[in-house]
Amino acid sequence: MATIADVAAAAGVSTSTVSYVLSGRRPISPATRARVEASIAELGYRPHAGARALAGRHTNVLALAAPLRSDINVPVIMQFVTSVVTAARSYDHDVLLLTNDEGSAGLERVAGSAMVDALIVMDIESDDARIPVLRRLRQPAVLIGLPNRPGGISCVDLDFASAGFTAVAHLAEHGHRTVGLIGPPPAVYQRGTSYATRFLAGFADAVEEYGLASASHPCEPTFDGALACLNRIDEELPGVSALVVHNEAALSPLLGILRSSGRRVPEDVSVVAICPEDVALGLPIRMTSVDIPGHQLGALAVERVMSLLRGERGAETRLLAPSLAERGSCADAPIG
Amino acid sequence: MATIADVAAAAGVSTSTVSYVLSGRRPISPATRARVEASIAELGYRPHAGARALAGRHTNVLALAAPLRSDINVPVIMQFVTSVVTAARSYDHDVLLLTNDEGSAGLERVAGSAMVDALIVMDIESDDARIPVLRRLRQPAVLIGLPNRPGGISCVDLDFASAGFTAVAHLAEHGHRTVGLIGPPPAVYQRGTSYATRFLAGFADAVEEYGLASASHPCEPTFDGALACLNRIDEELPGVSALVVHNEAALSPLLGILRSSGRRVPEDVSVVAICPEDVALGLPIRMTSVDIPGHQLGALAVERVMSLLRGERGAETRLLAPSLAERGSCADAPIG
DNA sequence: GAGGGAAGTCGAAGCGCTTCGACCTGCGCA
DNA sequence: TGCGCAGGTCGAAGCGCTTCGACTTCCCTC
Repeated sequence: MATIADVAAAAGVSTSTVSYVLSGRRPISPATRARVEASIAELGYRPHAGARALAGRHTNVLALAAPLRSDINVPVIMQFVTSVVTAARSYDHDVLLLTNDEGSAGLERVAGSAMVDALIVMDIESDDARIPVLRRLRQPAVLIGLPNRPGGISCVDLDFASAGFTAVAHLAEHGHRTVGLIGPPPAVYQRGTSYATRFLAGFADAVEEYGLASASHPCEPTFDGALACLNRIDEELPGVSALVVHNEAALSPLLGILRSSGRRVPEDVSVVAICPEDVALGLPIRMTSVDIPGHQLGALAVERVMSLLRGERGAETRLLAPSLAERGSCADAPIG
Repeated sequence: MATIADVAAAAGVSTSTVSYVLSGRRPISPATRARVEASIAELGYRPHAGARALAGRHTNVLALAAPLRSDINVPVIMQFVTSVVTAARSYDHDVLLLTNDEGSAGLERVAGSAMVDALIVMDIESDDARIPVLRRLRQPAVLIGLPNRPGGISCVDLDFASAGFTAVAHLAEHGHRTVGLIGPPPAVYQRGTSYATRFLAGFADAVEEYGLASASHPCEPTFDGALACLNRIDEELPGVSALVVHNEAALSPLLGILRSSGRRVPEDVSVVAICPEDVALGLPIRMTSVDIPGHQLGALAVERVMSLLRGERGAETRLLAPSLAERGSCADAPIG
């Protein structure tokens, strides 16, 4: 492989000149620049990443710690990962993928050995053990999610509390007096993943604010899970006229169950989903939904990382306001 | 951050000795080793990855080029990614994630700049433009998928032709004489992604072998897509008694459609799905399926890479035999 | 016409690691 | 007694890049 010395020799300049052509950190005459660039192209030269990292003290690589369980939430996670990689590339960075299974160890490893310049961590729990670790690393970090005590680390997330509130408010404004919440799988609550709790809190706030009756349950992401969850809600809230579904995988089974039991959406029961837009659009009916803007959040996290890398300080946390898209799965509550 | 020189000083040895303790490439006395290891622990020393890459000529990083579209096939892709990362870690390697959007450029970039030791490429098209590129790289590569002309590059995949055959054979052995195939989305065929074609070929072979009547169509991964596809099959093959579904996303809508049109599975129509096991198990009914062993394939690809890295030559391609799990969604064909 | 500064280039000193050759010691064997 | 050899350790030479200081021109300004 060609080295910078080969390029320098071919162009008849010193290696430092080649380096400055590449980095633009010092003025270079057009003539020299042209010769150097020609040699680079001719030799197919690419700077050695390791050498660069060693001398330049940065790698242009980001670490992304993602929950690579294949069981739940797959589409949202995929959106995050995709958008982080894409956004990172637009800043000329690459992405090293870590699984959350490795926990703190993975973060310490890649940061400690200077493999990455910064870290993005997904699937944050309320009291996430990785936060103290992140804080003592020398690399900047951004969380996708919101722990109880970010302690100086930037966070980026959907405002799930507000999303919960919005969903219920929409239903209440349609005159519904009872609302059931089909929540994420129990495992999500058990891990203390904060978005579930925050959503629930916003949901409860709105229920109180509007003086509604409610029932909420976690839901396994299978047909049987959806069935069981719906049954419990029906039991606790006979004649329930509105449903909020914060569980992508349960969405499709749920609609099947409603249809086959003769309950029409939205005539008999109104439904609001919390899910990525494309999931909502793939459903058998036009589904009113509060978007989980995975693409936007991933890109935002990368932008935040880049500004930290640029040296801008401060741990801004941004919670995106939810936006509810009406698609017709909510109707006015039946009178009486 | 502590360097190897700090560790050496603390342990009262030379840096080369520390290096040999770490690499095990030369004998070290137990006493020295102990002192060095103590210093390492005390200083929290971690070798600098860049320096290592520069001096040692390898990075312990693998590139994984994955199709990060969030639209289709999400669960399978997630399985691949997860298992590649996990397997790589078990060999003390990390994974740099590339999107297929970058195409050959991404591969050339990370290989050319020596960021990675080897590459794993997913979502291979029959005549994939990346193959010649891969061939001229100095790093070993493994394909997850099967192009027409691998040209000396190792491949790993499910034997989709055989999977297609198996599915039809199973149905034929239940006495079915007509079989419809609900295929992947049109985009998959258009890209020339080889698994779709291979599956179709195996399907056709079996149809001929058993003398069946068949109809097959691509299918958009939405409710409407599934409906349209099923309608076309019904039209072309009135009274069709068996369905093969090679489209995860269409599975759940399809079952809903069948149920609400009063067709029972398996009494009125037998169904075989081609999908990962956990997708099959999450369905409303117990679904007989041919497994897409994502986890196994990812791990296999990594093993192959590792053996190439070890210097073993030869471009073995492994097509895993499909395994059909009977779960009761196929019954004997109605008589007459 | 002298002095100052910007533009453009070079040389050399690292960055932190691996590895090669050399060296020293102590042991077994002829 | 002397020699060879294995075990154990060190020093130094890179690996390919960035960056700092220094140097040379050339142009402006006073």
